[in-house]
Amino acid sequence: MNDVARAAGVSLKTVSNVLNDYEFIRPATKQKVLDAIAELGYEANLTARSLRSGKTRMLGLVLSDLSVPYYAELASRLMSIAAGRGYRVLVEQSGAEAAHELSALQGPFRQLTDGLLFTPLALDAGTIAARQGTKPIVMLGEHIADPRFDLVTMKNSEAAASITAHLLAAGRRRIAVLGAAAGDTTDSPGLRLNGYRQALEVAGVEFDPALVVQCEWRRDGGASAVVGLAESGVPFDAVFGLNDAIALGAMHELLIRGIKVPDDVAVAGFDDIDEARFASPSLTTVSPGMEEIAERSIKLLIDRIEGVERAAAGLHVEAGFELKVRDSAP
Amino acid sequence: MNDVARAAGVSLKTVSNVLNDYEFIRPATKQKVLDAIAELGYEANLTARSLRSGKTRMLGLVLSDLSVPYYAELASRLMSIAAGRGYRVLVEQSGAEAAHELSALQGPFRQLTDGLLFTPLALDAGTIAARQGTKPIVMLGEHIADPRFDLVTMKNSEAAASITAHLLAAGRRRIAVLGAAAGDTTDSPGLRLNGYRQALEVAGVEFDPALVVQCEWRRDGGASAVVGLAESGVPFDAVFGLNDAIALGAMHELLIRGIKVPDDVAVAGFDDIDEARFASPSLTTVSPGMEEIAERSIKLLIDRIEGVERAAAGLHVEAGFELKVRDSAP
DNA sequence: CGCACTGTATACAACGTTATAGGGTTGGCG
DNA sequence: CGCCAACCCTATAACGTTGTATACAGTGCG
Repeated sequence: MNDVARAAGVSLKTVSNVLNDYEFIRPATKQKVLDAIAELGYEANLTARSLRSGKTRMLGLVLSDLSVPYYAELASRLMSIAAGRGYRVLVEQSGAEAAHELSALQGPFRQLTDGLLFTPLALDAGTIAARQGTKPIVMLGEHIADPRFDLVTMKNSEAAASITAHLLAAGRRRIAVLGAAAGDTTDSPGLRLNGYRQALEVAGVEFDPALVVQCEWRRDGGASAVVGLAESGVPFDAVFGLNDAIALGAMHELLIRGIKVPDDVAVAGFDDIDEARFASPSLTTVSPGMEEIAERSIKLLIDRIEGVERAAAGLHVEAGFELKVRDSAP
Repeated sequence: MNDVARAAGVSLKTVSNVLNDYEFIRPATKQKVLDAIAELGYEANLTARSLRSGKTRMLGLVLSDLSVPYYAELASRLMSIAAGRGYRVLVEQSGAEAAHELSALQGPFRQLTDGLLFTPLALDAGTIAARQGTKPIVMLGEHIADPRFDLVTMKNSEAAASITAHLLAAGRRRIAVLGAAAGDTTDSPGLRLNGYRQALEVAGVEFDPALVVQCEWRRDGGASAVVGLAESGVPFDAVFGLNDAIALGAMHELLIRGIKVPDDVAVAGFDDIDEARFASPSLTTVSPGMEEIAERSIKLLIDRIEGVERAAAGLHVEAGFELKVRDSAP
């Protein structure tokens, strides 16, 4: 910057002012500076700028594992949208472990970013509230639906109810639910299971706990859940995987066992990942509005960072959902 | 740091020395400093450290799109491995566009990172060589196999030959290849196609250009390639998708058309993405050693950054591959 | 014609760290 | 006893920006 100032015959600060679009600069002066910049191929040093300004123009994204398709697609969208507003996204994988989530919240990672998009899976609201620091945080997902935090989420219950209702409308009465968690009802599995139960109730179909299976939210989780169901001998005519990975794994296992989809058993999922469209048969699922989640969470976070959004923390945003009826459950 | 120095009764630089494991510090002094750090909850400012040292301890990863499963899985592994060596990974999506690749190579992104893992898809070797700057770059993939650059890649030809030989050994003679590109032979499609042709030659089976189909490397590319083949009336008894996405899209389309896999047509892919295992039927494919690629590319890049690897640029590393025989082509 | 004002540019300090050079203490050895 | 290393620590000056305070022109106006 010194060289540029000398070449343009102005002071250091004038160059800085030009770069920062300072209001009161004579066009002639500005042009001289811009010429000098172009001639010398000068580029501002972002590190120095960060040190001085205290801002990095980076957003932190904390999720369990980037190789999970839903997170990968979300991260991709978030990065593109953030880029449009002049921010970069720095991803941190927590492996859903409390220690990692904590270090993302408090450690050096936090320092590097102006704000956090946080998908907590292990930490509870109290712990986060106690260590949230001063920079803005926007929660993603539903594990933490706490009035103290800004939150962007999806209509889990409504969407799950909607797809369950679709299965019921097609005449299915024994709908197995795969991917339930133990006990709680405030996170994704809980909310989606609630939606399922509500839809049953509306339709006047009795809830059977034997149809609720706990499993990991992965393809192999869905597959082994079907193994468990088959071995237990519980009859079922539909499977609702609480996410697409579970549903796809389950469908795979059903087909291997010679069970026809959708003739013998209908299969439905949740998330509408790209893969769902191209499965065989294509997977009926519900799209939770990822594009909208990405857009609104980035907007909210940046507005917080830049002081545009001044409402007290605790804004809750719910994106709309859309039923995707395909061949696995017409 | 000033406060810590005062609390410990030492100079600023001594605190810095403790943090940087400087050799000559009395244990007692070191302990005083560490106590003061713990008491005050001090954390070093990474931005200031970067400004002073010129290092950010971040690695840049340039790829086309993080939502592509192969890249998502690769990025996930790279991040974990880099974390083990004290580095973070900052991802930049190029959309396979030359302008974006160029700005990742030269723009602010470069400044933020100590070195680059670069998957160029649009730029040619000459352009990159002219603008590579001074920081280390390790190329990933095979679009740029140039003696001027360090490169970590997979055995494309050998792996493609191996899976083709597997199809041939199972008695297939009309193996369609999906995902070929126009003309060139130095990038992934070209190398894999070469492997295919070599395997045919070894087996004494004649090469038929009518079986080579160009398409996008996505699921829908594979699906529409099958549509094209079917409409053209060219007979075939196997499909080799040059990546798994193509193969899965193709398999989907085959099944929709009532063509049995593997009875009527065997299907094979390339990449061994997680999804391949759980497709119906599960996809025979070849695993290109992603774990090894991730490990060796990170090691090479960091060794360059830290000056450990002093060989002239142009090291080429090829990871091993492994055939994964599954139900789509037993 | 002088005064207040707006517009434009500057000097200086500061952000929090590390590199450099040098200043004390020791202890060993001739 | 004096000298030289080896060891331990410190003062000062950077790294490249931007915030603050201030200086210097021109205007418009009484």
